[in-house]
Amino acid sequence: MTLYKGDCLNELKKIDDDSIDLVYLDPPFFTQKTHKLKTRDNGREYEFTDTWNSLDDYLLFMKERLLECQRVLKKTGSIFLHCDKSASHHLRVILDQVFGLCNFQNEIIWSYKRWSNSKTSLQNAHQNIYFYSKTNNFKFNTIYTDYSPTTNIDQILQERERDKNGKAIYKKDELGNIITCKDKKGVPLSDVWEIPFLNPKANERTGYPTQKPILLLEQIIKIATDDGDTVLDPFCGSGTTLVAAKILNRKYTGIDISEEAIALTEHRLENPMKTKSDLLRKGKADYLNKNEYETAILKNLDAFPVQRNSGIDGFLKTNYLGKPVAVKIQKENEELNLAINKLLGASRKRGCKLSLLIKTSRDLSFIDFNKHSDLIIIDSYDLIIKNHMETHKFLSRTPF
Amino acid sequence: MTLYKGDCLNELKKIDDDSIDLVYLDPPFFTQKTHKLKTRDNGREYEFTDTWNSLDDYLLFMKERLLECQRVLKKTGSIFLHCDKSASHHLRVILDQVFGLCNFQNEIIWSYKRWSNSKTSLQNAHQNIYFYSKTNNFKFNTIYTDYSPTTNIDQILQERERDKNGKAIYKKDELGNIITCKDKKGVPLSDVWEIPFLNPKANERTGYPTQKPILLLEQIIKIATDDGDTVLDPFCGSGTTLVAAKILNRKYTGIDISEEAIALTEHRLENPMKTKSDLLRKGKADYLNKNEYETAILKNLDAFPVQRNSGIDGFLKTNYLGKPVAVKIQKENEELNLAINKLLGASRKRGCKLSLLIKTSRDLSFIDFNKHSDLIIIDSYDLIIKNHMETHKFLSRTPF
DNA sequence: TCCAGAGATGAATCCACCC
DNA sequence: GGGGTGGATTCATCTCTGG
Repeated sequence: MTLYKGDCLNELKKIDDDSIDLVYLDPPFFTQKTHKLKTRDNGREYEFTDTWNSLDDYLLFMKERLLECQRVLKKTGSIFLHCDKSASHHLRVILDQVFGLCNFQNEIIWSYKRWSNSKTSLQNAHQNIYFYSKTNNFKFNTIYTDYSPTTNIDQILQERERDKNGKAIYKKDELGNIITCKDKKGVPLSDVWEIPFLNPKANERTGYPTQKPILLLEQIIKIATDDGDTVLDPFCGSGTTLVAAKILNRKYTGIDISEEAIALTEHRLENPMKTKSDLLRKGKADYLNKNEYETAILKNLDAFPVQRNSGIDGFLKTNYLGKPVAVKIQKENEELNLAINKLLGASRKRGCKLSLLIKTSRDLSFIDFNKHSDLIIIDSYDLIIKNHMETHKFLSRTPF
Repeated sequence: MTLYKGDCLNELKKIDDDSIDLVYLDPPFFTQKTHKLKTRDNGREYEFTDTWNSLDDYLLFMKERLLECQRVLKKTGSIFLHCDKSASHHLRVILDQVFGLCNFQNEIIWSYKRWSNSKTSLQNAHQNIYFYSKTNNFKFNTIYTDYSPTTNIDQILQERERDKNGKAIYKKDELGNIITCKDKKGVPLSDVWEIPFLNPKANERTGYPTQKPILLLEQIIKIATDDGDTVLDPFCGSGTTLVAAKILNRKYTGIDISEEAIALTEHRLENPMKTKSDLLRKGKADYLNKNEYETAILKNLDAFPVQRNSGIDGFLKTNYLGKPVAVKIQKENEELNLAINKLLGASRKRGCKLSLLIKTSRDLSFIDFNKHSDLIIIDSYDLIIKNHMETHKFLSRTPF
């Protein structure tokens, strides 16, 4: 519950040996840039500089401070160092020196999707977090996650043993019945964390650059500490770590060299605001309103799926006469004429010069094609097959 | 198309300077363990050792070999070094030395889901691939992926401009209509790749430890090379890189110190087999080559694919008159009549009472349907669209 | 040759509007 | 009014252009 304003090298010296359960730090990444950001109401601009004379300067700066972090940690404590590709390899070499190779626990990958841009290499969509403990007897709470939807839950619930060749097989009783095992809590958390990046529109945003999502910090704090333990962030910035610690009922200490950052952190702690990420709450699957059948058709057409429009299911990847080509798949029990009207209505709003309707059901409505030169109706493969089979069955039942 | 047996340090010396477009290497990771694995029939055990006297020994070993890799690369070439957390930081320091910091392009995270029981730390679910180019003028093919389901695609298709306050707004014409923009190809691939770990039961599995999925290698090869370029793998192991190169029509060279690995690679190259786990079949992969186009059609028909039959590509999951229904997709440059004959020949041998041919190209051959009451010919979706677009273009060019 | 400024971009939230 | 729909908004890069 303490905030220190100052260089953490000096401020850390005020903290006792063996007194902290978790250090999380999000230092400058060695990007060689100045990071600036305005609050969304343009009321105020925050910035910090991350430019250095040399890599060695930066590494020396980091090593001095990591040594202090090591000192203040309890024997059961651990440290999570957040960085990115700019200097992650050098930082890990230093961590090996300060904490010892044997205390390296994990390289955590925080992966996210983000607004993108063109680039002649791959889009960056992850940052690295190095997890070291102070000793080999460290506090670790396993977090369980849900089974992935592709896992066969029945299989997980079966007990296993090894056959004479040492291969794992499912255990069976004398009668050959499967033996199910005790209750399972889910899958232990892995070292790749897919957590949404703080969206530019999120209310959680403070206007401080490089702000991290509270959800990320909550996960780290849950892993390494229990209720009432102490969390330290020597580069606290906008104070996300401390807000997460407060929400989770941990004690917290923050240090930052910038007066503005300290003021912002104090303000946030009075008024912790956490974005309820719909994406995370509902899961990605909830946004996918296409079933497997529709997805397969769109894939086959080389079309993008559209998830948020009732008249259009997708767009072809190639334009026609300079305009996108809308695709709609007739829904089960949807009348053909209704489907056409919906599609054409939505297409016209988008200025499409061609639309495709995939017809999936027999429907003998009269369609005036002269009215719709900008529409192609295609019978789905399975409709053609179904029609053929039924015609044929009918014929073979009829005596000639 | 060459395989060398021997230490790659020596074998690389036989390769000319500036002659290779892509080096992928998956060297020992410095795990300090011996890796063993049996083939699925328990018939044979492959192993290799990854134990070293010291880290420095290992790093010297790697540096000597990376220098040779650098030498053989073309000016437009690049290298992908696959490793894991054991020594990734040290390897990247060496890569910085050999290729130069300015030629670092990406840290690719290959993430996968795995069974786990880890109690004292997070389950490892990723490996690292470092992507360096030889110069700053390197070959790079952007791969496009689908938009996120949370993205509103009809919005993405609108052009934008800035208003007098510098705010981005959607562009409209004089009548207030939306202006849509040029073709969109999708979202450029990011540096986090979720590709399923080779399932222990996958057909693709050879029994060689540390075998990588072909899909991973295909992606790397597509990014860094074009048709006919040369791919080199100095630690080729079971030969996955070379198999992927062969499937994608690239030239390839492999080196391995183990006679068994070379023999296995030769065998796999004669018989390139590619399996997709269910996860990928559900549509996370990009559909680019012919093979994948066919997979999409079969999936669309709810048919399962068959391998190695020139007359039949798959069978419907539902029978017709008690007999299976054979499916064939007309190949590129395959004449329609020839395709029909192949399909009917193979179908009759299996006693099918109905066969489907998916027609993918314009072909005006005369077909006597009275002769073939057991055959349905279906125009592929893209053929219908192509026909329509071309007819229309023709019409609009013709003066009335 | 290098720097500044403008333009393009898409994820995911916010929020106005509509029944 | 409140739940759902879909348009509006914002940011962090990267590329391109002009001086």
